[in-house]
Amino acid sequence: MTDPNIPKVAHNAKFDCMILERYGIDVSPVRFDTMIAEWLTDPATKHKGLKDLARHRLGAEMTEILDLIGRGKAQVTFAQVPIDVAAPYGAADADMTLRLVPPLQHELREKGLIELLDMEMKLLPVIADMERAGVRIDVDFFRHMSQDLSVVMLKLEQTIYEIAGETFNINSTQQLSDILFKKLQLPREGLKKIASGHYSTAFNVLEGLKASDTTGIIDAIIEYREVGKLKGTYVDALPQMINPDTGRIHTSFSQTGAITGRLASSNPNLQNIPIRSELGQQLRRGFITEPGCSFLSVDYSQVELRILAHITQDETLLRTFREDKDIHAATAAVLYDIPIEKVTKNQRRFAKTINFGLIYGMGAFRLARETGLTLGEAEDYMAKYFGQFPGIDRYLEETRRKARADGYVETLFGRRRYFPVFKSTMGGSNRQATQRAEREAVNHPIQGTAADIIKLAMIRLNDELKAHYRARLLLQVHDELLLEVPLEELDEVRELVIDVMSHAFELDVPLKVEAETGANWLELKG
DNA sequence: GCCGGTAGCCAC
DNA sequence: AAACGTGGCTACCGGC
Repeated sequence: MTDPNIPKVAHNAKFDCMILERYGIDVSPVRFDTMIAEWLTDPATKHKGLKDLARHRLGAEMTEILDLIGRGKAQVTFAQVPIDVAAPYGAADADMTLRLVPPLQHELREKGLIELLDMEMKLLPVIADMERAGVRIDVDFFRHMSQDLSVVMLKLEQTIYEIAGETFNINSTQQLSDILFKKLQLPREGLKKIASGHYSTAFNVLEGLKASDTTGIIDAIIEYREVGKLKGTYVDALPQMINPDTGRIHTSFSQTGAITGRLASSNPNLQNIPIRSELGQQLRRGFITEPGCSFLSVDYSQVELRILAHITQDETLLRTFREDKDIHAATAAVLYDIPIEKVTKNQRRFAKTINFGLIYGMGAFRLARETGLTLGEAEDYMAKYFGQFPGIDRYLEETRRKARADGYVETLFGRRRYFPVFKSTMGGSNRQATQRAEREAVNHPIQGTAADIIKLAMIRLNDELKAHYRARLLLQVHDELLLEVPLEELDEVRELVIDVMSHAFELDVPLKVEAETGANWLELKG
């Protein structure tokens, strides 16, 4: 719905004004609003880029600063913005926010969300502490890894160019698609073209091409992608993010970044540091502690499935967790009607796919594709699954119904997610959109409750840590807390974290946590 | 050169 | 790629 003629900054301002108007806040008397109105009506808004516009509106004093930014020499800080520009803007911003308090508080009270707000308010300083603490990385390690990966990339490039018979930009999906499907004539039956008109070169497609590829170019491209991703996104990028004052990397956590109530991490995102692939794991060696300290990583075991058990009250699920059984093996046992100790690895893997898939609202179509079953077989297994876990079936049905009827669903803590799509004038005629909304609806209470629980744990934990220890929280990765702990505190703090996390909130099943320690983020041992 | 969309891919 | 949810980052690329 964005107007392409209005720069993003003006959009944000316009959105702010809309919110204020919705709550009956009169924005007319302050210069903030005047300024935004001017920006929106200024003919320059339609024709200039953001920085030109800022120059135009804010005058010559900003030009020098903006030039510095443009050359990568500076970031805007309040100290650099002329006081007569910053003061009215900041004052109006604060004034508007203050005036929003009564109507927002009223709304929260009506919806029973004051306690949730209190939790978020208490979490804020915890997040601030984590951001201030930052994470240490081994710069030499990253530099060496970068050099090693450069060599690998160069070799892969040569291999790919030789097979292709020409040089091209491997990172361009357009060019790569032309090489694979036009020049090398790899089979394209059943492959879908993507929006930009060429054939997709995504991993799944490349994997499917392996069988018909006698040249080895597919393997080389897959490896080139993996190495390139790692190098570009992490190995080369992270050392540049080190704060010269602290020598550490300080991420930003957004408390409102994820619609389910999860945190989001950015600049850099430290919630998606690789761990699954062999090469990705090596990267984690580069995350280190101060001398005399250790990492302590504590994560919730199967927290979303435990929450599912609690919410659905499904007898089988409840019993499995109360008896501390392996949930995926137990699921397989039920699914195949065999004793749990007879479950094979493949049967367990299959059950795991279903268990995780259902949290996200997976259907038989996807299950078939993931597991190689026919659609009919996948449907049979889904039916068997829901037959064996009737509580889950009821939950999915009831949650979809609630989303339609009430227009929202909520977590155990009352955190809501709204689904305006069910209210739209389209009247549910948009099948794809409503089905997506249904999947989002069944996922929200589970993912959101997990987010709520770990937030509670973080608040309690940080209070204890600040009162009694030098150990500090560094990162939250959705179901994991990473701490940096002086060695002499390690045993005590480990017990504290385990205790706080596992008792953060009482469910009808135990909250199990697993603690590991180590000198880097890879070699963590229980 | 900036901006935003797209493709692809990293995590939980 | 996809009828599996929540995010963020990089590279490319076309528009201005």
